Amino acid sequence: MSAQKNESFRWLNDEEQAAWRAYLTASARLQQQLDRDLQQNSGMPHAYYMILAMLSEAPDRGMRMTDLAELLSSSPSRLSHAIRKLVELDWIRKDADADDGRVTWACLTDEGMRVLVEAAPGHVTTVVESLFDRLTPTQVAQLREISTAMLQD
Amino acid sequence: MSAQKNESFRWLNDEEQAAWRAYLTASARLQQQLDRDLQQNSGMPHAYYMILAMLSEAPDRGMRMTDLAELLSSSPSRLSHAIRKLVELDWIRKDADADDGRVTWACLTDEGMRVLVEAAPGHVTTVVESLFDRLTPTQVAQLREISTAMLQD
DNA sequence: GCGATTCTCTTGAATGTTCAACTAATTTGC
DNA sequence: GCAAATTAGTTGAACATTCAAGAGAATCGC
Repeated sequence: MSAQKNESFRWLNDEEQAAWRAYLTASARLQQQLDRDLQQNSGMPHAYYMILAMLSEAPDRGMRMTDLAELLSSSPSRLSHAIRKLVELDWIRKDADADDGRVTWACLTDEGMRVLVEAAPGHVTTVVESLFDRLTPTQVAQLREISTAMLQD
Repeated sequence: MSAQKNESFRWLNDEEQAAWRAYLTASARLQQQLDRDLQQNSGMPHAYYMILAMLSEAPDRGMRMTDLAELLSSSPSRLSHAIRKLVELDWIRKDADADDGRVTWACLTDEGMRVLVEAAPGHVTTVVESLFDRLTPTQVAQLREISTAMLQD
């Protein structure tokens, strides 16, 4: 209040307000759906699935921790804790870098790949049913553009 | 993979794949921005801000727990834990319902209202800068329609 | 070369969320 | 009326994430 009294201050207009409410609800529901579904069917949260998925597409199924964190929009700490758990499960292996002693590589194990391959169809079905089956192709393109715009800078 | 071999199975096409990646990154970044910002400036996560915000708009600044949970897309348990913390902070008070002994009302205290009013301008600024300043009015309308479509059923 | 800085990653504590189990109150079916 | 089912909310344990602090390795500046 005090900060807003004496400064010109941009509030949300009605259209923005409606969009914001709808977005918050929709994204919260989708996130919960993804997490619940993966937890039930594959015993891991969505964040862990994404780690496996990103590694599976990387050369030799391995990435440097920092690059992986950046790709996943994860903090280094969050990734470090997650990788520790995934190593315990034998889904991921940590390798030292040959050139740079600071760098650790996270690598998908065969077991991790197996788990991912088993989890993927159910997960994708959830994504399709919760999101893409509800949108027109035009809306899918719009969603990509909007999301890209949000990532400017 | 194996599960997908013998069943007709809808995967994501290229456009959906691109939209999905962009959406995941954008929504994760936005959520982190909102949480970090509110934690820094007001000492609470976004979920707690939303509790205060929803109550502030309700008649007499109070809602039944179940209704509040539904409005926030929160589990009863999550809301219960959160309200306990907010009661400790004296930002919220819990009242018994006169007619139904199962029902609890969560009510915003004057102190809670004060905190919300102080937090709001900074928070809205974050929302505007992170989201609405990056979208055209057309995209704002599209975002609302897409979010609404995601909530069908 | 070598101290200061930066970079990469980890750690432990504090916090928030989920899940399953539970209590208590109300409503339903008969 | 009353047992069974439903509804509202809580609890504690397990788990995930954040945050601040820090360790170790490479790089920068001079």
